[in-house]
Amino acid sequence: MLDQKLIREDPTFVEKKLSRRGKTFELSNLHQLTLKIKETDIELSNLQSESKKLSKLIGEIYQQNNDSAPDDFNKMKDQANNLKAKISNLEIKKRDLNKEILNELLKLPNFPSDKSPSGNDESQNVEIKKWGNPTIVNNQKSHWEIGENLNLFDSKRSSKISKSRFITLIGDGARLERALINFMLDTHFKKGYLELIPPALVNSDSLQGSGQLPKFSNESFKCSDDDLWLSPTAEVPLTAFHKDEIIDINKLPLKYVAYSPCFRREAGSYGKDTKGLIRLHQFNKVELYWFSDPKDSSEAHKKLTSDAEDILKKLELPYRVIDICSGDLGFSSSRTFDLEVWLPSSKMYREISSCSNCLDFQARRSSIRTKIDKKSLFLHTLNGSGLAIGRTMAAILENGQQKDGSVKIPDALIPYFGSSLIKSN
RNA sequence: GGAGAGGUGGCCGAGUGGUUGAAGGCGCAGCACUGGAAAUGCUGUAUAGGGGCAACUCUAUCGAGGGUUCGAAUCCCUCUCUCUCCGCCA
Repeated sequence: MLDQKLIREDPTFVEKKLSRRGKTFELSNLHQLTLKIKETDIELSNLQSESKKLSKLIGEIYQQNNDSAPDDFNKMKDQANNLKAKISNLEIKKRDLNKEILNELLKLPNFPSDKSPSGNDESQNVEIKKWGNPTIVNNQKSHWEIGENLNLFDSKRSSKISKSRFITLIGDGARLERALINFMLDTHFKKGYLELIPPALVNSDSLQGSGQLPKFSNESFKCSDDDLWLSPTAEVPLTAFHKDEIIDINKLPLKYVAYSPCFRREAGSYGKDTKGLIRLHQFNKVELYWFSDPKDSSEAHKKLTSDAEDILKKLELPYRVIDICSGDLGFSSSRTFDLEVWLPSSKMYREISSCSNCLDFQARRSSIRTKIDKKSLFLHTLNGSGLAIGRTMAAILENGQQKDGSVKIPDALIPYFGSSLIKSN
């Protein structure tokens, strides 16, 4: 959420900042509302102050048991009642204005960072780094072909259980998934991350706090009988973990690593990536999350990204880093580095992690603060996958495939998986 | 799901209608004392939004919302969360 005060004081500046997203944001209505609520608020406090004084006066007279002037007494009561009516009206007005403002405010995305490259869509994202040697081999099989051949997962039966875009992992496939989760958690744990396993169901407040609501309600699954949703990413419960808290500046940064299943409706992606492990309604993910001192968040962003990269390096998967341009940034993010892993079968890089610095955007929505010199301010939040498990498995299957149809397991993963090769049996 | 108990400041805990934003304690910070520390003493210590260059000041907030009243942490209603017992269950 953007700062209401900033919109009130300099709407043009805010519009200009937002316009880098490649759209025009018309804030004059919101601006008027913020002026109006301030005016209302001042009037309201004045009346409240008056009413409070009067009540105290009445109280004093009452306690002295001074019955000598009942007329004055009643006159004062009338006056107080009069004030009360005015106050009540203003309170309603203020509440309505507040609702309207919040409504608009919650729909505004974060400012793109000045450091984010300018651009309107993903074609203008900038590659800033490449690691490893992307291989192109003849007769390259897709990971879903490999998976089918080796009986690692079954998507047909899964659609019987649920619907399309669900997967059942089988045998070595299931074991590989588990090995990857443990490998990633251990690796991050050793770097000082605190491990969390958060709830998979989250309430509307939590989704609003991290930016999924109110704008993107059609992207998550909702439980019909409760105010609960299936979490689309651990970013949601991790943000909400410290909701309404003031965190000691000396304890920052807080670094969390969380394993969680993620659920996404993938509305609007019909026909895209219908096969394999790339785009599922349910997938596993290990998420990195930092609560940072505002002045350190840029550094933290680099660190978090490199911690996610480290998983790809250890797994010997070729990847590149993309600096997302201003027009392609996610709603809550001010700057994002995507990690894209090489998938030989499609001869392209696919997103496997998205590392974002949200600045104080989520912290303001979730009211998470810290204190510097007795002044409280919103801290900064950062998140990134470290990594998406299903896509990592896809990358391992494709990059590790051998001529005989077996798959080589990266050395770092062998202790977790238990063998160096997946072959048909 | 049934029955009961309860949600007060960073924490514990008092407070059943009138200067209560809230006693007391703990914790924390500063100062004094000390060679240094402990102990002790004094002072300070919520959040948000207004006004003021500032000292300061106004308003709101005792789980949330509504009601009664000139006045509510305190009374009434609704919701919510936590705890205990029973039932059920991994």
